[in-house]
Amino acid sequence: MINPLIQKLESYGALSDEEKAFLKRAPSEIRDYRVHEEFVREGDCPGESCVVVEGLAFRFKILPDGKRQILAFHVPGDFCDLHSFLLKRMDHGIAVAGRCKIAAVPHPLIQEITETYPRLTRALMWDVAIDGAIFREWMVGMGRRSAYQRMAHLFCELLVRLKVVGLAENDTYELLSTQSDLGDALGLSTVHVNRVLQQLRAEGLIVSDGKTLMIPDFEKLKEVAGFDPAYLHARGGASPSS
Amino acid sequence: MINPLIQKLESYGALSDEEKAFLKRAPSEIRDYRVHEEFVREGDCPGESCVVVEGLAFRFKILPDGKRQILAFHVPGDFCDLHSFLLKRMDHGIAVAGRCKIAAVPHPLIQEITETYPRLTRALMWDVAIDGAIFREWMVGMGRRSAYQRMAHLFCELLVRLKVVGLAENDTYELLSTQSDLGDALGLSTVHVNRVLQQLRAEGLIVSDGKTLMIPDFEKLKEVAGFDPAYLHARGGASPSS
DNA sequence: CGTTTGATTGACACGAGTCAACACCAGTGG
DNA sequence: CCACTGGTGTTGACTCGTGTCAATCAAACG
Repeated sequence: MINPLIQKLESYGALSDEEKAFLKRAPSEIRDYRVHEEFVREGDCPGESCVVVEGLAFRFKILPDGKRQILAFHVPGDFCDLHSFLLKRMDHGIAVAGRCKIAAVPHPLIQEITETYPRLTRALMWDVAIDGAIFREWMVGMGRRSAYQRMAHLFCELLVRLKVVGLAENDTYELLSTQSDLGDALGLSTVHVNRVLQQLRAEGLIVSDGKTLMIPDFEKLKEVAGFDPAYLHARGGASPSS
Repeated sequence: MINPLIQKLESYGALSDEEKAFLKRAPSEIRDYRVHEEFVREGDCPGESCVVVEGLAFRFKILPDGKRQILAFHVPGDFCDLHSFLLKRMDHGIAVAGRCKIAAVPHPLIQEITETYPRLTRALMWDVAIDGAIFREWMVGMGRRSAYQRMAHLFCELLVRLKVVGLAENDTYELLSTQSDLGDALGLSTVHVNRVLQQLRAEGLIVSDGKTLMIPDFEKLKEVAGFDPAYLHARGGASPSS
């Protein structure tokens, strides 16, 4: 069950066979959601946390005037709302971009993990910490990087994160989000997203047909983005870490 | 010792006398820093976490091209880097804005808390969760709010946070940060910060002489900022004083 | 007192938003 | 099977919020 999660957690440090076995047989319900379905709403007090199994999910907030800001993307293996285990009331919603399978992990089960499997617990805490690090990096981007750099940076980040769970062979991955989603994530208008995308294509930094994204020269993209993969604590960047 | 911390944690829920006593006699060294001194550096692996006792601190990142982004402000009672207890290597620096007193709490002591005082531990985890919520709110601002709204929002946030620790009587508090700091926090140039500040003053939303900030009509400021204090999980939002 | 740091102002440039079409599917239902 | 439809991507013209550059001022400081 939830193989990408195991894969990712193991990239932080080995888990015992027992821990892996526990994760595999953990009774979590897998749900299938349609395009743009919102499966956790702001204000909810969920009794479970969600792991992305397949597809792409994102957390977001809506402003009074209807504007939307996407706070984070979640690829397979990511816990979307592990913190709802702690802070009951959701202060943002979670929705899927494109089709998506989500595993719902009941909070008591997480409780059991924290009481029984210290190494697994540590891996989960690490994951939360990395989630925070991604937030910080996004904030830097929003405040101080141009639209062009920000988008390049996002593509770099997604590549590294998808590689960890084996979903980006040959520097290529499926980009399941819409241009409007990208805009809401990067703080841009859809029109501008489109133009920046074209610029990136024109300069040969990305190749995309709308569904698939290929990065011909990762080093170069990293350079224009000012991307340093250290904050992801994963392999696949330039610098060895973890 | 570290009274503002106790004050804040108690605002989340009562602590036992024993827990308070423990915090009071906890052997934490208090350090005094000068204006703009950086006391935790990116790349450091500190063996302690820092609590602001007096003044204002902030976490920040520097980009390759020298630009700076401030990720968070920390008022008295805030843990700046509780997460360094978990994730050893700092991916950002921490510095003071204006004069500042900082208490250094050794990690082993935090370990002891988690093993001995469940209610206190829970309060600390809450604090971390709220820290995350503040991050999310900032991100919304950076992506989707105008400079004007963002600044108004920041002033609202600081008012509520400072009230919790008793440092904002009569909707007035000391603004210890420089205009350039504000700019780096809000993703603006200092020039623009200055202009927006003047606009806020002109519209009577704030009164400031450079050191002190007074908010004559909090309700009105909240409205233009689109500020909803719920994310801070503190009292003093809609209702006057704490 | 010079020196420095932070606040303020003005002129100008440019990145990004807005508005408004239009093109291009993939579904859907008749 | 094809005409609708709604969502998405693409384009152009125009506007406007912010950044940049460059002075000037004021206050803190050694």
